[in-house]
Amino acid sequence: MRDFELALKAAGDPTRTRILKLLEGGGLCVCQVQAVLGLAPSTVSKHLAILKTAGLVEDQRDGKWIEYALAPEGRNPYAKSVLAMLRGPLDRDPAVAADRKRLREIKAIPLMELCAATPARAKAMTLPNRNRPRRKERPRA
Amino acid sequence: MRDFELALKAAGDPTRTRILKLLEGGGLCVCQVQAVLGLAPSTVSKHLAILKTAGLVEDQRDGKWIEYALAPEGRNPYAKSVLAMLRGPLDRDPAVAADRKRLREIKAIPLMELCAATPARAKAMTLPNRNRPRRKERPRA
DNA sequence: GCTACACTTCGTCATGTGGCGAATTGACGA
DNA sequence: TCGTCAATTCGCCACATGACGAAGTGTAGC
Repeated sequence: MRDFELALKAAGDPTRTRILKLLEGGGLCVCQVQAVLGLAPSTVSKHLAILKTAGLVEDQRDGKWIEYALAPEGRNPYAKSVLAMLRGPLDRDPAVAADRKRLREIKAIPLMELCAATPARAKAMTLPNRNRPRRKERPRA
Repeated sequence: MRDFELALKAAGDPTRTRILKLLEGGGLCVCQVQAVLGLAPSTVSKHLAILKTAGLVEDQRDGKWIEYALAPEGRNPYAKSVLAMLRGPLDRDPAVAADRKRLREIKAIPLMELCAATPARAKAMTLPNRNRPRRKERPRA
């Protein structure tokens, strides 16, 4: 029951459905997924963790990047069925099509440049350093 | 995307998974489902409404009772796949097995007695009519 | 009509979930 | 060894969800 619940809850969230559809084209690193979705890194990371816990995706470290890929033969016996369902009418979904288009653009950018830019766009590639908020020291409870 | 999300969210809740497994044995009225699950009538009704909205089940009025049944060919294109997934390893789930056992006991009780369990009034409990409301003719369209 | 009752809807509460920014972790390169 | 940076974890907030009891709805039978 637990595997079933995890798989369906993981895939049933629209954002995670979009992620799974992106991964159909092959493994992606977190910053690529983030660039397509336009969400905060922490949010994307959490979604990927949920998908991984559910056994729908697997991660693999590759240098400083971590690549996520579908796991149809993973430890969750329902993964295959759930991932198969994604290949139905969803391919005609406008949001999915838009994400795919955006992914093609993203993939054309080398990772070095892409990940230096924040989610919204790859606009400030020219900026050597963005005004990143300094971490201030804070007492820990 | 919406159909996919609705179907997976509906089936992904453990209580609703149990309901779907119960319905695999054929249509049931709300009070029977309630008797097996041991939840408040309003709670069961809400779960059934969610399953119906998702297109996984259909309801049909039968006198004062309303029978719910699986809808694998309903308006949700994912219903068939989701309901098919239920017939996998879930059949070996202890909770599912316990529900099935309890359902057998419940089905042995005439609806008149079963549904009158909660109220203190036991006056009409002895009416020997309408033992089982299984698929009978449909008087109303 | 009226009552009985199976079921649904409403109101409320506790918990779960998705989002973000800040801080932490871990691998690479100087 | 130290800084950099992709990724994760943490803390917080807004909102969704599941549970219940109470009140409402609709049908059968008197």
